[in-house]
Amino acid sequence: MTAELNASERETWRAFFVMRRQLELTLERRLQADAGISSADYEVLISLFEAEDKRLRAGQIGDIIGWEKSRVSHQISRMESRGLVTRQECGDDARGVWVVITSDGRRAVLEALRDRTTAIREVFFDVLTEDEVATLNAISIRVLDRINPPICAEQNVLTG
Amino acid sequence: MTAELNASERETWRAFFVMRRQLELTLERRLQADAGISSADYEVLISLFEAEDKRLRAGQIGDIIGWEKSRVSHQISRMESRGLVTRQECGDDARGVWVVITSDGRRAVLEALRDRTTAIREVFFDVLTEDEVATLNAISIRVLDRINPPICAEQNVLTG
DNA sequence: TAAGATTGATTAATCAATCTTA
DNA sequence: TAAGATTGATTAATCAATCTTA
Repeated sequence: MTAELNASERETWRAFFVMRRQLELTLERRLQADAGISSADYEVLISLFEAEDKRLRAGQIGDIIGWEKSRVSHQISRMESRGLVTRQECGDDARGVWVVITSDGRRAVLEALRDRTTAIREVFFDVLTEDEVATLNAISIRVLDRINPPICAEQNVLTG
Repeated sequence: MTAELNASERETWRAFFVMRRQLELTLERRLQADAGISSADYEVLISLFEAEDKRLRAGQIGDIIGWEKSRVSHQISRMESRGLVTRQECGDDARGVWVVITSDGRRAVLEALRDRTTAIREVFFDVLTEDEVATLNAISIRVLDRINPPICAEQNVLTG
């Protein structure tokens, strides 16, 4: 029961670490160049876009993306000033707000989604076999369950 | 030749995306709690620690970690004020500086390395089979080669 | 008092301008 | 002029304090 990593584990960790950094960097650059938004903007827009009524409470956004509430609030303010989202009063609970995607926001997220999908295909799935995709999926779920042990027998929700 | 992703690709991308975010968050928190340094501090310290003479030029640090020079300079200034590194004149080239790890820096990186290795084993390698490790390594190298096509027949250096 | 959220201050990352020596 | 690096201003992320309503 040693805490050390063996040679192939160290090699794999390094390769994985560098790969995901380069991957993020590449996707971020393309997002900025193609749709003119940052990764943070994209994360907010895509969660709104995928929501039932194209709107979410500020707190929900934080839960989905994994941000603290003040980061959400500042981010929403910046996006609001750029016309990507608006805030609306919340009838159910006067303490809360709805964050709603605007038509400009929808336009931006659609463009981003298209470009991003192309990029992900080009630099990622195009060089993976079907088996490798399956393995990576299994690995990811197992590591996630390790980090956040699932409550009862539920699966992890993969809410990001 | 479609740019779309199929269902299992979308599922895998989502799982992979969330996994690496949670993994980073977990490692960052443990680093801060156990060794009292940030991921940025760790990256600088580990590259100095792994360098030949425990020192690097500012520019080399940027190349290794993938940061622009002003980020390196600001980061080094903050670390210098906390006693983790020092700057030394560079004899070869009076425009340059050597960044040198201090004994406090060495102490911090050794502690960080030990804790981090334990964490990586716990949440990552402990739940992966040998085959999965090999697959992940192959995937990572292939994706990296796709992002930064290797010059001539050389392999990617994995310099991060 | 707690929940939902915002605000302002601090810290970190990015961008453009500048400084010094090759 | 270019290479190596720093500086100061801007933008973004984090932290602590605060505000309003449940």
